[in-house]
Amino acid sequence: MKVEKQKDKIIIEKSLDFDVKETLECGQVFSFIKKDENNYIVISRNKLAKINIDEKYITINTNDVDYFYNYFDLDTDYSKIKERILNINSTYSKYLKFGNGIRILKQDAFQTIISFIVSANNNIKRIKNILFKISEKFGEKINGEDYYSFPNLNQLLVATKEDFINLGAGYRSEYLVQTINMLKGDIFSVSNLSKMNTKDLRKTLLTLKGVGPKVADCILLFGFYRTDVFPVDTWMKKAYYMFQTKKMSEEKIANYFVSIFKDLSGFAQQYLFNYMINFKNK
DNA sequence: TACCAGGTTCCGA
DNA sequence: TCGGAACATGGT
Repeated sequence: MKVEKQKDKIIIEKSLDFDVKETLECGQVFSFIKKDENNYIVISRNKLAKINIDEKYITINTNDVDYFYNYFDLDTDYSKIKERILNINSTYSKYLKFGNGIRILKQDAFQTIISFIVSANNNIKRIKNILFKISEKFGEKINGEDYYSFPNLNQLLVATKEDFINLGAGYRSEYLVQTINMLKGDIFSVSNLSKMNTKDLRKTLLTLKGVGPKVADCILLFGFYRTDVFPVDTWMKKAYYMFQTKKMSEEKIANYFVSIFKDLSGFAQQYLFNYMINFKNK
């Protein structure tokens, strides 16, 4: 994949390795706006990227070139990852072929934690809406434009349960308030969390309110780039039972997939998820 | 009108 | 440990 960094933009030659629509709309991220098929706005922390797609190039316009270069994982060769995954397991390989161009985004850990607590038992449209309202109320305008930053920990520490209820978070409001307060602690400093191995980090994340196994795995994958996890939701359960008859708990299904895909589990999960929601039963 | 949405918590067995 | 009800809210 040909990538060129300039002062205020990243220019990427279109290829099978990067599909903006698939990457943004596969449910790993919520704080983005689709202007039309060829124009997206992405907000991460207090940073903004305007993405334009034309015949030949994907252009990421931003003041934070290095940040979004890392965010879109542009140093990683996804064609190699895909090739490795397809050679692991013949049962699943024909379904993993779908989802070309999906990249795992290296998102902000705090934003990911809040986002996926909101995501529980919720639909994507509503998740996005709630998160945008949280940004509008507690974030700040970016570059004086009409887009709001995702609030940081300090900005959300003042938020009350009533605030979140008013923004539509429902019964998750209490979880949000409790979790935000827990995140103040030294244990949850990003520098401390980043040192942990995946197992310990998962255990730590599970102590947060509103964070169960599935949300923890999403945080690990999208917020900490731990690709040796396999988030199991209703779709992944369906995928599992397409091939297996033995009834298993969601935790065990996750372990089952990780035992197959190992450090590529997160990528495999995204490809399989993409197949399930886009092609299965259609 | 009921059911569902990228589930978690809480409780009883 | 395991299974099941309850949990806000808006879309369909």
